[in-house]
Amino acid sequence: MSVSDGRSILEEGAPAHDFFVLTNGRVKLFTLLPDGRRQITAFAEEGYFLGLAAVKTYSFSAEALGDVHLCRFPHASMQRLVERFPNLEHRLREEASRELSLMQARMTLLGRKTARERLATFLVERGKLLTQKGNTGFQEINLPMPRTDIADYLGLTIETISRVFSAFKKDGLIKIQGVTHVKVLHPEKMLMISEGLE
Amino acid sequence: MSVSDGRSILEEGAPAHDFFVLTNGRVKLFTLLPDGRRQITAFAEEGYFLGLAAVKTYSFSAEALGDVHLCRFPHASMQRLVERFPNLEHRLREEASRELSLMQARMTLLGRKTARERLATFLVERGKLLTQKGNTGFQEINLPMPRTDIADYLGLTIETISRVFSAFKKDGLIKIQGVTHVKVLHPEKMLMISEGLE
DNA sequence: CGAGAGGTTGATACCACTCAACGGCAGTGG
DNA sequence: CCACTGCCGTTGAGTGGTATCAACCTCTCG
Repeated sequence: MSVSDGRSILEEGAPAHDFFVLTNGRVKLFTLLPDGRRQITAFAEEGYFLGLAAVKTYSFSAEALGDVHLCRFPHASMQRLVERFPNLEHRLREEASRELSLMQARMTLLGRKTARERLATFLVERGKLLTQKGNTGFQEINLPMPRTDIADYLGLTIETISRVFSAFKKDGLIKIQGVTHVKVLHPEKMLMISEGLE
Repeated sequence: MSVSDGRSILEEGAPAHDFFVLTNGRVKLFTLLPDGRRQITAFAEEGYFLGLAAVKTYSFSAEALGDVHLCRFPHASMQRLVERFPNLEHRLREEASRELSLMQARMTLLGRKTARERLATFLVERGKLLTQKGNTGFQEINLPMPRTDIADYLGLTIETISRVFSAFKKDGLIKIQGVTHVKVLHPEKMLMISEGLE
């Protein structure tokens, strides 16, 4: 199944018929308030399990960030798969557990961290993704999402994001190499800031 | 297993050996920042599964809110149980999914709602708990936790909690009958406020 | 070259935080 | 029985961090 940039994959409140695995590209998950305020709850990458949190209806919306490929599994066929491969159930639970841990950290970010700490946390998080994938250092960071999305992910506004980036730059902590590319010059210090140790 | 008021049940970062089921009483789950800032991620009631999010180490701490009884299942024994009752694995995943949905709503609260909306959401949430248990209406609400805990749950300070309660009272929306007991006079309106529709 | 979207920067406003004083209540000891 | 003490919650005054509103910049695309 293919979805092109900006198109919706699933919608909050709709009956949860399917389960998805992201095979290629990126997706943002979010919930909306009636007046349009948005909270992005996750950026999903390749391999992400979409629709784990599904109870009867989806509890969030998902939208392609760039072009995306995914595998769709209707719940009925999932049930068949689970019967044939009992281990799958365990795998799904494992994935849900991992997700729960991440969410707890994000709740602390949203409830208790300052703008500076939030953005630092975001950069550190993205840096880890890169090291996992075997890139050289810890510091070349890609930001494939627009500022609006970063803001809605961190519970801030685009202006605040922009200002904090500028402040980091002024402090010699980062180098901005185009809107989507940032180099973290002092990863250890960035980590300190992200934990509120300045 | 019994734990008395205020005592720790498990600690963030400790190796996750056990899984718990809350059989009696209440528990607060939370994470801490190095400087002591705290985010309460959940108040757990009877029947709650504690330690679902466990990966290798616990990703949160848990503390008794009042005296508490729980069943402890070492992971090894859980594994045996899962083998004997294959359905249990499914049940665990279900519980994790439910938890994920709740957390998404809470992220929206922490990232995007005002103090007024947060407290209204909290009251509505607690009101639902009561109706589920078959109490008369929708409005008699019990607050077994101190203001400090409510504040750390909603990402606010105790002073703000106190002020918003006072404002609700002045607006004739609630009646405060002692620190731990609140009567919601206009549940529908409280619901509106909680969703930002004033 | 013009238009529009996305991002940055500046000025100002406002909501929630901080700091401080006060009040009520429970537990303690005289 | 009553002061004393400490904890918890409320209320007030002032501050500050982030939002809001607005102008400007930069890049892309037609």
